[in-house]
Amino acid sequence: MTIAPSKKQLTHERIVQAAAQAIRRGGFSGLGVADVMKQAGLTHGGFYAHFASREALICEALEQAGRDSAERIARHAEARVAKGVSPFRAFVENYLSDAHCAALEAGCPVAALAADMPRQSADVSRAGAERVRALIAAVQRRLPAKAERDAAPVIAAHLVGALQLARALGDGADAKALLAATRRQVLATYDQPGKR
Amino acid sequence: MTIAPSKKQLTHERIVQAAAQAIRRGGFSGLGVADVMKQAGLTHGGFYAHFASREALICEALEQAGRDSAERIARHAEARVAKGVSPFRAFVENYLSDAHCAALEAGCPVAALAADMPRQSADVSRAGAERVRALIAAVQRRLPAKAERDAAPVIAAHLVGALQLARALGDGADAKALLAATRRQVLATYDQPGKR
DNA sequence: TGTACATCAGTGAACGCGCGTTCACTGATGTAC
DNA sequence: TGTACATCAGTGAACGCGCGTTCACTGATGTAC
Repeated sequence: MTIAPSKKQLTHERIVQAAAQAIRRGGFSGLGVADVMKQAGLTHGGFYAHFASREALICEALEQAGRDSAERIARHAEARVAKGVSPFRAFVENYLSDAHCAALEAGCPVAALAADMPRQSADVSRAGAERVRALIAAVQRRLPAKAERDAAPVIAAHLVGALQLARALGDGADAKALLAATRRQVLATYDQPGKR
Repeated sequence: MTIAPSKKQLTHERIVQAAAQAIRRGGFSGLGVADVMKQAGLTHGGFYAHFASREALICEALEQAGRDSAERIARHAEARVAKGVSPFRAFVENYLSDAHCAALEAGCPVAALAADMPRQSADVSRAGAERVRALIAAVQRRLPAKAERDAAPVIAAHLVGALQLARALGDGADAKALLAATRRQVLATYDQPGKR
């Protein structure tokens, strides 16, 4: 029952999709209007028929990136859950995987952009905060029932921090060790409490 | 026995100090040569008598910011340690304090800049990775002896992630709750293991 | 001690490039009759 | 069914601003004699 999107809507979505990748790859300041339009197969002049400003695009791109990443993780986790792994474990192992660490432009926008969010304009900051809350909610949804009330934000912070430090360390052994150790720590504490 | 620095050296340090603040406040892309020079009480033209390029300044600024932040935390923690608080607890409580969260431009450069580090030029990325390693070492130094081998990077990731998410959430109750809950979690796990 | 000169940190104007934004125009699509 | 016209998504040239970088110059400091 979804209404067939118009050609313009399809173009719009193509631009947002290109921007959602670009912003994670290059950061807020790395997103260029002309670049994104080119990536979407268009020329830069048409941009303002779709968006009021570069900032408006960034807001939509953040949302799109959040949806992308959430779906991607959910899809990867599904198979593991089917095999009897807990949803929480599947989520954490995916989020802290070497693949997610390497896939910056397709990964979690919070991990890619968090530090710069409070530096953006009010609208963009708000869109960023929304992504943070969505990530916390995604953790919350998978959290074992027995977990403490305020565990979800604490875990989200750990996931984001680990991914960022791993990326900042480069793709050496230190980075992979950090991810592995964080996986172990988080799962030991929340997925099998007591077992460390 | 320190040699008196020349007037030029003092100016150089003043510029680096201004840059160390500016880069944490505005991010890598927010650091402007003219702004920094003005902040240091100079005009922009003289910049290249002190630095080969904007990037060279950024590398020095990262180092300076790291030193600043480490000293600041050490200074604040000292008093608490004198009262019998463990060095680890004093460090964590300071790092995850509301004050540190609010003091972006005087705080930890890793928390302020981590996500953008891998997007910078090779030299700047390297300087960034160095700051990450320094932070991990600072945690390691305070870690109770009985802690696991690879705990320091895991804890550093948690500290950085919590500060970033708190800042991205804005200065509401959610942010403070996240910091408080992360303090509790980290300290319960590493400072008084078993006690949760 | 005093004078002339060299050095050099810092000035301020100018250059050039990247990039967000604007705008007159085009050409395809679809509706009215 | 066919023709004329209106609509509008997209084009590409141009504008203007910010900013890193360059460069000829200045004026203070300090050294040589």
